Amino acid sequence: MSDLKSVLGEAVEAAFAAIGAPPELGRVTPSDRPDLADFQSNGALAAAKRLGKNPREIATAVADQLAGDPRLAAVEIAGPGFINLKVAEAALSDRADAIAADPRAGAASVAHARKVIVDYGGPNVAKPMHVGHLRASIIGESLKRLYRFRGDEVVGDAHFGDWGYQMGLLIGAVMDEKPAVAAVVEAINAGGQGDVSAFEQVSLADLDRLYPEAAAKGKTDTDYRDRARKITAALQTKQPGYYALWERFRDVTRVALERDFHALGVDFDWWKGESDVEPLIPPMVAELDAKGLLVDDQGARIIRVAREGETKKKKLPDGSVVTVPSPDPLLVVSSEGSAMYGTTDLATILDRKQIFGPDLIIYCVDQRQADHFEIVFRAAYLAGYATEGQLQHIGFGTMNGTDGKPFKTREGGVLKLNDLIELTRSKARERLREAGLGENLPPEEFEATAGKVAVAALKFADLQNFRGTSYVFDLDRFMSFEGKTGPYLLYQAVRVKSLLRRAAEEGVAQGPVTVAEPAERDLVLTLDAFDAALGEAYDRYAPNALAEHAYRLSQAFSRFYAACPIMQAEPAVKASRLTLAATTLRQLELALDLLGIATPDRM
RNA sequence: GCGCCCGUAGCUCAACAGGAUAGAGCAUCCGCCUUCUAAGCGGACGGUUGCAGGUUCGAGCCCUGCCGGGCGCGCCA
Repeated sequence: MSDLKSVLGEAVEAAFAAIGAPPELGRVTPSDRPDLADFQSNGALAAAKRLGKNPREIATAVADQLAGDPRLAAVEIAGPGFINLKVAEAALSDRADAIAADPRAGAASVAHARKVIVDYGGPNVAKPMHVGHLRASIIGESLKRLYRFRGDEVVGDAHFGDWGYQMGLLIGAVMDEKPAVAAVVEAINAGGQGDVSAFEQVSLADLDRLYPEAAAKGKTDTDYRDRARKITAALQTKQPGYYALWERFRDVTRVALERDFHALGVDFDWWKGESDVEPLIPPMVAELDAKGLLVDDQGARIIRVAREGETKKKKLPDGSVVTVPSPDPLLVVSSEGSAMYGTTDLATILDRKQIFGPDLIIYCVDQRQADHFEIVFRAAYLAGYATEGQLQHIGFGTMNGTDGKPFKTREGGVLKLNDLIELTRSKARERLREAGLGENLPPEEFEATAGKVAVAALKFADLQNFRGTSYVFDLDRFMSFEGKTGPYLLYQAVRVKSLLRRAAEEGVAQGPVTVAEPAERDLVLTLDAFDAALGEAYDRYAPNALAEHAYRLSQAFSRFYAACPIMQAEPAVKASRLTLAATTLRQLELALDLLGIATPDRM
C-alpha cells in the first residue's frame, strides 16, 4: 500500500537516475503552492549544486523523462528549478478506491517491527494525580497506540512511584494520627497478629492531606526525618507491619488512579512499580562494582558518566568557581547506604532488558527531568543494559494557566486530575445543551457523549501542540463551539455517520470513486497524506503531526460536504461520494483512535 | 555562575530534510440555512519570525554575540 507521494517519488527518482543525477534527490513532497501543483520535487536545486549545472536545465531534463506518465496531468518547472507535479484525476480516483478497500485506510506498517516499552503516566502512591500528569498520560497513550498500529510489539507501563522515603514519611504520619492503625502495625511488626481491617479507615484523602504536612515537617525536624528514614529502611526489608500498611496505601491509590485513567481512555499493560525492582538493586550494585563502574565519592558511590573533555563550571558555596565533569555522575548508593531514584531507574532498565528485551524504551516524562534521564541513560549504556539510542526521553513542556504561569486552582492549589475531568465534563454537558445537540438522546447516551466530547477537547488541545513546548490551558477555548478543537473533529465524524445512516435507510450503495470537483481532489489528496503523517509522528515521537492530519482531513471533508451534495446527486456520483464519505470517516476515526479519542455515534 | 529549552499575526499555536507568497484557529469585519447535523462553509483584515551579524543561489530553521522568558544543577522523586 503506497501513497501517491511515494509512488511519484519513485518515478522522479528514476528520472533523476536516468539523467545521471543522484536519485535520492528526487524526493517528492506535497506542494507548498497548492494553487500550482499537488506535489513538488526540489531535487534539481541540490543536483545543480553537486553537478555544477544550471538547476532549470536539470529540472527540464527530469520533466522530459516524466513526460507521458499516465499518472501525471502536468509537469512544470517553476522558479529557480522546482518541479511541480499535478496528478491526473484517474490516478486520484484509483488511489481513493485503494484507500477505501484498505483495512488500514491507506496506512503502511513498519518494515522491521521492534519491541517497544512506553513508560508514561508516572502516578505515585498516596498522591492523587494532578494536572501535571495529564500530558504524560495523553502523549504516552497516543505514542503507545501509534507504535502498536505501525506494527511494533508495544507495552505501556505506568511505572508506579510506590517506594522510597515518602512512604516512610507517610507511614509515620498515619500512625501518629490514627492510634488504632499504629497499634495494628506495631503488633504485626512484633511478629504478632493484627486485624488489618483497621487499615480500612485510611483513605486516599487522608494520604493526600498528610503527605505535604509530613514532607514539610521532615525538612525542618531532624528527628522526624530520621524516624521516616528508619521506617523506609524497615519497609524496604519488608518488615511485616509497615509492609501491610504500605499495601493498603498502594491499593487505595490504585483504585483512584484507574478511575482517572479510565475516564481519560488511558490504560496500561503493566503496572510495574519501583518496589518491583527493589530486589534487583543489591545484585545490580555488586555487578556494577565488579565492572569497575562504581567510584567512592564523598561517602557515596557513584558512576561517572561524563566523557573525556565534557566539563562545566560550577560555583561552590564559598564563592569559588571550579571546573567539574558534566553531566553530573549518577548517584547509585547514598552515603547512608540507600538506593536513590536514579538507582531505581537503572534497575528498571535492567529489569526490562531481562523480562522483555526491548529495542526501544520511550520515557514520556516532563522535560524538566531531561538532565536526570541523560545521566541514567549514559549509566545504562556503560553498564551494558541498553545500547546507545535505545533509551529515549520524550520530554514535554508544562501546562500553564491563562496567566502563563503553571496551572493552579483559583485558591492557588494544584488542581486534581479527577476534578479537572469533572469540570470538563460539566462544561461539555452545558455546551451540548446550549447548542441543542443530543436533546433526543437517552440520558445514558447523552452522558457518554458528553464524556467523549470532554476527552476529545482535552486531548486534542494537548496533542495539536508539539510536545516539547509548554502550552496554555484554557478550557473555554478547548470546548469552544468553533475552530480547531476536539469537538469540531467529533462533529465532522458524527455528520458522516448520520449521512451513512440515511444512505443505508434508503438502500443506497457505495461505488467506485470518480474525482471531478476541486473539493473531491483535495479530499483524496488529504486522505493520501495519512501515511506520511503517521510516519512523521512515529519517527519524531510527535503525535501533533497526526493531530494536524486529523484536523486537515476534517476540514477537507467539511468543504467537500458543503460543495458536493451527496444524496441528491446522480446515482454514479452519489455512489462515488458515499465511498469518499465512508472512507473519510474510517480514516478519521482511526486517526482519532490513535490519538486516544473516541467518537460518539450521535450528538 | 553553568547547562538545557523557548521567543513566529492582537491572543493560542503550526511550519515535513535549509526551498516559491511563513500557515491554522480565536478575535474583528462581510457573505451563505424552505436542500445530506450552521459546533458548518466562503471571503476580508492581520507578520522586519526578539535584536545584530555570519554561512548559503536560498534561513523561522544552521553558526556567533546580545536581549527577554521558562526549567534544571548528587545524598527528595
